[in-house]
Amino acid sequence: MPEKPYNHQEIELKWSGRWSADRSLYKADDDGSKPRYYVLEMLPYPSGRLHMGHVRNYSIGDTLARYQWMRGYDVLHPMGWDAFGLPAENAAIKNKRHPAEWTVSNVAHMKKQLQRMGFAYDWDREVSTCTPEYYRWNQWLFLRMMERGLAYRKTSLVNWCPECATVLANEQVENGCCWRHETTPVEQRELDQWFLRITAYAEQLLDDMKQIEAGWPSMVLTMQRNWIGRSEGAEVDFGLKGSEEKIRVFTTRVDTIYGATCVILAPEHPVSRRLCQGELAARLKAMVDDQGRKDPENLVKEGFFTGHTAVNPYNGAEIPIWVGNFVLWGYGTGAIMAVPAHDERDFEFCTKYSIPIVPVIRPADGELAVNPAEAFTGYGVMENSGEWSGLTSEEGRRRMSEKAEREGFGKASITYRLKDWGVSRQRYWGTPIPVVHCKACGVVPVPDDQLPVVLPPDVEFTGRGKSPLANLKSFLNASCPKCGSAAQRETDTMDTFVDSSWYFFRYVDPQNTALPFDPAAVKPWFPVDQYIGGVTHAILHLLYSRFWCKVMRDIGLVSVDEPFKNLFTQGMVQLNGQTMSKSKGNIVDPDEMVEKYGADTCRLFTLFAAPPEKNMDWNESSVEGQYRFLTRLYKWVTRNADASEGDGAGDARALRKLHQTIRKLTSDFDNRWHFNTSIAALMELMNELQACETSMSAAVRRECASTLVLLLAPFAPFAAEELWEVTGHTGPVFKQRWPAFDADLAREEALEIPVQVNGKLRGRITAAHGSTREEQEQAALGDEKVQAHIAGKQIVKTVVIPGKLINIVVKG
RNA sequence: GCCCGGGUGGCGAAACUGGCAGACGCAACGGACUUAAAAUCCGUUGGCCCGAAAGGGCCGUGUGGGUUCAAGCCCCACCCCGGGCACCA
Repeated sequence: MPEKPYNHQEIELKWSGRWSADRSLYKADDDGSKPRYYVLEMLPYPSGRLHMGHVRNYSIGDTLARYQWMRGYDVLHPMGWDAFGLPAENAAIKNKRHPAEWTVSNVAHMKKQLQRMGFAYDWDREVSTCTPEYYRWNQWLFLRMMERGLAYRKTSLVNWCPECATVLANEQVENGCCWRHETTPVEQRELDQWFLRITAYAEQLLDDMKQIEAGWPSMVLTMQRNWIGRSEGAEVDFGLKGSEEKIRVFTTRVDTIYGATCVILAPEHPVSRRLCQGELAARLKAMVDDQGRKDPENLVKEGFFTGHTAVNPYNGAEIPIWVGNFVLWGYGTGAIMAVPAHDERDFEFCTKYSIPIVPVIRPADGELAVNPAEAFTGYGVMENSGEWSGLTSEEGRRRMSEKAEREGFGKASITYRLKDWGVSRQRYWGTPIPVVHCKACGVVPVPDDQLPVVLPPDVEFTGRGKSPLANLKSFLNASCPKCGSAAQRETDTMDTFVDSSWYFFRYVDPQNTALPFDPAAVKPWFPVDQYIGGVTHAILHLLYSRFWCKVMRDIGLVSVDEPFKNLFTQGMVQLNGQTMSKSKGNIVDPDEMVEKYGADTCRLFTLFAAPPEKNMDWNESSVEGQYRFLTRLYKWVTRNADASEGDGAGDARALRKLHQTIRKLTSDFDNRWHFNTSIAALMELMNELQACETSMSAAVRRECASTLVLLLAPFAPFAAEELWEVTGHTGPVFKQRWPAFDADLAREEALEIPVQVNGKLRGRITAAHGSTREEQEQAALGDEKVQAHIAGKQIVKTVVIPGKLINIVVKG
């Protein structure tokens, strides 16, 4: 057969046409006849265009999915859209385009791009989170959480732009100012908002890491562990002099409490507001609104005395109460006792404001400091601490919190850095929170049979005032489900992280109208065998998904503790060392490359450029190489699929390389996914096959040709499918059996063993398979070049690693 | 500041368990084909040195030390780059 030119346009057009016509092609059988394998890639936000990060993520996932099909698994490989979110609404404000319309057209375009790449998704399972069919289950699940006390309302601060008179998302705050009013400082306003009680699951989220340790990158688990930030200490009530009121502080070092020289409140603390009247009230508001506090790196510690006095419950000492900008309202109790002698931050603060420094802990092998120049933060022995003096810090911590508990002014306590998840958004483009506010009955859940609470289409987007939903009477006005009297709908919508916290369950049963999904249908597919996505989601999305899974388990919907057995985090695609992002304007669009070289080349290139877990700087100068490789391969296979007889002298050599390549690729897939080396191995095979092309027998040529196509199939599906057909085969190539390697055929004819003298390479010997250590050593000693380096010297030692290396150590 | 990654030719990288550093590809250079160019094919390509050549020697994986017959890989100290966390009491 004469060789054919590689026409990627023609080939990719032909096969994408056939593939999209056959909806059953990438369907999971889901009948239990084969072992199942669930490959999941993080669903994209439909920003409008695919970017290289998506291409990389989905190329990795698709390559794995196709490999697992070839290994005989029943593969579930779905795709969907994280379709709610702020950009759609910003577009609506700026361009007067409805978010729904904007989103739908973006989805349509991106779906075409994905199909153009040849990604093998079961599109019948497509999920788009902005459809009522999907978000109704967000609402349903939210109600279940309310029933369990896991969803609750609490007053909380939000960013507020006085110019727009609207709430701003954190990402709409730029340098402390509004994104649309660059000179208007953002203020903090109090609002009643909805929270999910993720902290109730903090211990489980930590404990269950045991179950996934083997399959997740340890870095991600470490990041989550730090994020949860478990910390053991004590809560203690300080009295407020002249009142019955108490101020509760959290400390990990109750053993230092005799050294407390003031109490410092977070500016947001309700007690701060009560104690700061008149002139102080203005100072307090300024501190609350100060956006500089969100940038802890440059925060200068500041505070002021409230004029009030606190009483230490252990020794009755009276100390001043301050407000400090570095005290976090969101952590612990929002109030601290300052022990400047034993805490660096307190030391800095108290030094600045000339508050006394009282050392009460001495190092186990040292003296108590006098006028210390810095805080001593280590554990040690307690001094000047009344009845506790002489105890170690560890013992003091334990016994002092026992006393607090016994006498009712405190307790041992575990605090988490993790906060409850604020899910309220004062936005339109999200899932409406399904409750109604009734004057008589309070907050009333919308009954299940009235779900979904649908987003009304006819709203106005001004970017001003309250949420667009709050301005729409037809949405706002409702009757109370309990008493029937006039009531108002909740106008907050849910954080979009809710949408992405459980979508991977819905894929299994995407059309279900009675439940989020049928537990029995979901069970055999979980946990997900392989989840793949950007390391940028290491904390929020992956933590929320783990939390949501546990809640759904407690509701009885799922039977696993953890949703993802294995996680792979790909590296970022960067340009000149910078993360690609819209704001930097350095997004690279794959279309141009696909147009010029084809999807196969594009896929090979993204996999070849770097190992998948590493960051990859975008530089397409080597893309030509991938195209050349595919061209050479394509020509070779078409030329040799039906070739004339050679003398067979090259058969062994070709088969050896072929089986070595099968072994290499199989091990890359099963162990470490270094597809860059897999593709390099395919190139080496190609080079070898070209070298012995004329000396191969027809049978071996055919075998090499078709096996090569199978090995290529996971990486370059279009070319592989075309070649599979050209070589006279039928059936989709990715449903063929992955080739098995033959260790005998893969073995080199003879061993070539490097010989070193004093650790420097001096020669090589060849040895037969199965030759003994002694034979190899003798051959090495007899080698001419080696002789030249050991002549006249004394052999101290010979190291022989049979079949690998020989090192002769000489001296003199 | 703390916790992770990483640093190897002109470039992307490889070296899988301490055992031949630089596979594979890009770029570059030389050659073949061509009126010419592109494409393609063949060859060279870490640096320095000796040699007419065949060939040979020395150096070389961020820096400095160490362990070892043997170190890109292990240990100690440090420098640089990337990421995460960061007044979390």
